[in-house]
Amino acid sequence: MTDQADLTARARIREAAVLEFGEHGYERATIRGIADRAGVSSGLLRHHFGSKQDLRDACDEFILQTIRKLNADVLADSTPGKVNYIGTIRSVIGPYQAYLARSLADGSAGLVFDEIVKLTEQWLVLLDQERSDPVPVDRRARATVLTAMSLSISVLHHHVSRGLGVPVFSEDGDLLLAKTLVDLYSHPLLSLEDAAAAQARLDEFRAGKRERETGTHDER
Amino acid sequence: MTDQADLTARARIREAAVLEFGEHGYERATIRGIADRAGVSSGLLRHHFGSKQDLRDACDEFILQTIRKLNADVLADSTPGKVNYIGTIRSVIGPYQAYLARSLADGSAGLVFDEIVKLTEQWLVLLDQERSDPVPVDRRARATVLTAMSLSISVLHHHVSRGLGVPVFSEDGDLLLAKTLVDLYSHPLLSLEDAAAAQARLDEFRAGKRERETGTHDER
DNA sequence: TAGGAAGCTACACGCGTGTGTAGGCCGCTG
DNA sequence: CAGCGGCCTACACACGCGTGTAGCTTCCTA
Repeated sequence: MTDQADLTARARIREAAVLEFGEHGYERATIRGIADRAGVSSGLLRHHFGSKQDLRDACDEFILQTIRKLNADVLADSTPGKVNYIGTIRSVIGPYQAYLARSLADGSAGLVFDEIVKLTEQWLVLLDQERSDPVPVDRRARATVLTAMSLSISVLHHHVSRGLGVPVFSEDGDLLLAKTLVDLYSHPLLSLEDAAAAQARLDEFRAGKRERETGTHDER
Repeated sequence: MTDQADLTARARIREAAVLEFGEHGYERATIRGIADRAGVSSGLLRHHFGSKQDLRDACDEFILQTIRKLNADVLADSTPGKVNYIGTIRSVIGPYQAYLARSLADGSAGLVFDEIVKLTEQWLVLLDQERSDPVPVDRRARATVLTAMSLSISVLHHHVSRGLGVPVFSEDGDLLLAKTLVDLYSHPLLSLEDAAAAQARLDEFRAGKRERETGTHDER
């Protein structure tokens, strides 16, 4: 545990802010609460960061840089078989998980999300090479959905913890989660035939829709 | 579109509250804003529901009942091949999606989540029957993670919409999403060999951990 | 050593908010 | 028709909050 006493006041404030925002959410967290946690006056907070919103922006920026650095590391070593990249993220992000989860949920951490999508996309490139059948959808789309799915464990950690019976952020939870994910990722929920049928149905529906749209009568 | 003018004042208030909470979040939504939207005075709101928190509880209860009803319907007809149950939910929940997403994200919609887990579990029962290899993890655990993943599209809809290039809540988005999900669900991200190796590694790690825990020295 | 900028504190202001209260209107029942 | 209990409104209160301001200390520099 890095004691925060040796950090500069500015860094201490940012640290405290991320924690308070993470615990209570942006609205419920107060300037004074953050200042107390950082061991400074509330005025200093205003001195270093302009407003509460500016402070939040600074926190977002800090988290983004942390993620960027992490991603760079992951790309650097790139051991194949490292499935649970999100698990790695979660452990490194550590105390900032609550903040990140909240930011993602309220839509404000777009850059972080996109960063992870980028990484997932590169992973899909490798995966697609071993694939024989044609891919019916954009790689970006698949990476986006996969990213959302991966992050859902963090964002919905309350519920996942309850369902698993252990806190997902604990070591036990991580282990159980990893086992579960490996099983889910290795067993398709849909057979290829069912999938093909479904895709056909979807295409049919889409064709029907397009016809409807360009038809003789237009609504409204 | 059901005009809300014919609803009772109490119902109109609840409706307005769900919408306001969904749009702005619980903290930012105001009693007066909800009252205005419902076309009543703010005092009436206090008369029917005791406090802001009580109003929220009533909203939660309403959403829960809606989901329960929906689930019962799904269980009733039970057409196999209906993969995208979540899609169905989303369309029925309709205007309440934002509220539900926010509730799930802040951990307050536990009962709703558990309800969907229950449904997913029953679906897994069917799926497991066609499976030959032994299942290494609890069905509940798998259902929980699957549920979180499914719901992530709603909860992270801002980011998913951005990534897909179309709003997920639109018809186009739904179609693209369905195609993507079918593809992802029908193609394992991990080969069975890789998965087995990963499971072995995890078991090994867990064994090591247990040994460490019951070992001679205990930390701290 | 003088001076000034940066780091930091104490304190007050004003606004928006949830909540409380007094009272008016309407329909039902004796 | 009197009375009364529901819905419903208008208005006031008190508090917490983000923000503003004045001034102190510390340290670097010319």
